[in-house]
Amino acid sequence: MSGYDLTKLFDVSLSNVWAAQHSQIYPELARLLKADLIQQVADGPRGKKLYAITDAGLVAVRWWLVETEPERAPRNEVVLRTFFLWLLPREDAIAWITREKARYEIQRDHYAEIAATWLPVSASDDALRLTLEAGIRVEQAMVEWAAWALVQLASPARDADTD
Amino acid sequence: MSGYDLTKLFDVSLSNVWAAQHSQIYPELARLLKADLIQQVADGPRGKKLYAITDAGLVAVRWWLVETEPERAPRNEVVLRTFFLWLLPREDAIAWITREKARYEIQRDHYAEIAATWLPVSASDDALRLTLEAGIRVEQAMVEWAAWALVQLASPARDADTD
DNA sequence: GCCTCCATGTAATTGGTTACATGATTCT
DNA sequence: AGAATCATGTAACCAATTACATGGAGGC
Repeated sequence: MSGYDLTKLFDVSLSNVWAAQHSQIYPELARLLKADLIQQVADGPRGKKLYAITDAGLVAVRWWLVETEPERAPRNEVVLRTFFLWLLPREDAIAWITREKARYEIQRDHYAEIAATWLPVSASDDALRLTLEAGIRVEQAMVEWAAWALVQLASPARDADTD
Repeated sequence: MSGYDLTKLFDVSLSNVWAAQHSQIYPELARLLKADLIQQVADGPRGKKLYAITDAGLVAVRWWLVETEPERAPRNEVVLRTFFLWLLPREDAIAWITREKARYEIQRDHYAEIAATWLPVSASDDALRLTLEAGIRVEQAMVEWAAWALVQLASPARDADTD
């Protein structure tokens, strides 16, 4: 793949779990090339440079996968904002969660649609299907959470004025 | 609250959705003070400075909550790594997902335990309970995803050698 | 010939982490 | 007296985004 190809890949699919712009990708490719983790295998039109992973690169990727710890406390700005929801009048809080619920439904349906027409041809497609499933399930969980939260907010306990 | 109090708050609860160190908090408090979004309301021992939100600060927080868009594509390093799972021999992939599943279970149980003994006394406690519920549901969704993924991996389709 | 997309790169800035640095109070 | 914790701040560095900058190839 080239830097341009990778930029597109991030754009259309990878960005759901990790974003990267071309301005980050090109310097990183240069770094990987220098470290012999990738090599340039071909030239394309318009100065396109095609890279492939090296044996050392494959070792490095596998080491990263199994020997290093992933960040397990990612940011979640929607839940962060929920911390401060009590600062809003109840009707505004309900409107906000209703809107978030709709967003999660759209994203869930988007993933589900892709999954429904999935035709895996390679092992990497199987792995992609796993990530798609994670997306569907997490979005669905947040839809159900929002529905639950709306029930909580509907019960006549408290709002910003009564605290 | 003081910068120290906020650091502790991030440490024990907020860090699950957004992390911050004291080195980020103190300059930010100075910035908020200068912008009249907070004000210093008292001094404590050892140079402790207690701040409270101003009316302008409250307006700003509410504006942020309802008028600005949250980042809806957060990073998820575990799912990112799943993209590359096909690079591992199947037994390693299974071991990896099994381990991740256990992690999600622990985190889910941790949240559930806090929720089980929850005694809300204020409106902000109600909002905290909402965030806790989101945590429980998302962790549970990932536990179920991992179980599903293990079933997929157990079926005798492909592994890194057969592709 | 002009527009769009392909294609690669660098620079400036922001956001955040790690490390550096200092001192007061409380507990044992 | 010494250790732990409370308490605030700055500096150096790293990661990432936005903006700047340039040029080639293909379609109409």
